This record gives sequence, structure tokens and C-alpha cells, in this order.
Amino acid sequence: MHYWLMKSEPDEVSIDDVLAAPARTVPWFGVRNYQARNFMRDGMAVGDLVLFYHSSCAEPGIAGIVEVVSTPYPDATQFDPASHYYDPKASAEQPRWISVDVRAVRKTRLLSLKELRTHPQLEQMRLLAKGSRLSVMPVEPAEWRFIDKLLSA
DNA sequence: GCCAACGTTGGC
DNA sequence: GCCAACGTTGGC
Repeated sequence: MHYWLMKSEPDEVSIDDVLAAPARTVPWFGVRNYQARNFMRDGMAVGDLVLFYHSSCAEPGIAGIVEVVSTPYPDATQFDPASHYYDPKASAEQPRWISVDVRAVRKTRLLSLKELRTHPQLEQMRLLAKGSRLSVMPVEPAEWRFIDKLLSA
């Protein structure tokens, strides 16, 4: 059982969109960074819990919790020339990028980036590291427990 | 729109 | 394999 944080632009896919999807489940597609991909490919398992983070928006922060409900499979958008995420170097025989399906567990209050930065207990969070741009990253169990407490309070 | 930080590309 | 140029991310 591992904990993760994944970033999504709410204009593309928000926590409300996940809640509104059939079976509250959506494919997580569009990851185009090798480090993020490797976390998904090598580290994620069905049942892992994920902080759903809204990025590139007015109030960036944690907006919900989702759960990994599939093993990794090829991201379909890499094969689609019409897609923003098309990758001409990927082929069906040699896919380069993967997706996992995630299901909404719950929407939370918005725990903003600003608030996250105020807690010394979270100083070491990868998300808060200078220059951190990963869209998929692990969360330490102690960090998860602390954040879970903040979200329940 | 700015810009810091980081990743990728491609010539050599 | 180096590294300059370029592209992207993402907060502000």
C-alpha cells in the first residue's frame, strides 16, 4: 500500500469531474514525464490512495482523495494524432506512456498550497521542494496521516 | 504574462 | 557523452 499525489488542471479534469464520471472512475492519461511514468508503472498498485491536487488554477491545492483501481495500461492518447498528448515515437508494439484508472474516494475541502507550506510537518514534502514539477509523486505515510488529519478537522 | 527550474533534443 | 538551445511546468 503506497500513497501518492497527482496533479490535474481542474479546467481539464477536476475532482468534481471524477465524482461525476461513471463509477466515479476516470483514466489518468497524459503523463509525459519519465519519472512520473516510472512511479506509476513500478510503484502503483490497485488500492493505493492518491491526493488529488488541482494545479495551474486560481487556488492550487489538494481537492480530494482518489484510489487506484487498475493496473497500468497503455495511454490511448499517445496513439491519437489528433490528441494534444500524441507521441509520434510511440507505437502499439512499443507503447511509451501509461495510464491507470482512478476512482473518487471523496472530495475534500481545498487544502491550499499556501496552507500546506505553513506546516513544518510537511516541509519535506516532495510537492513543496524547490523546482518540483512532477505530476505524479509519492507521499510519505507520516505526511499522509498529517494531511488526512487536516482534511478531517 | 513573467520567469525560475527542470527536462528534452540534437549537433558535435 | 557534453552541453547549448529550446520547450514545459506551474506558481505568482
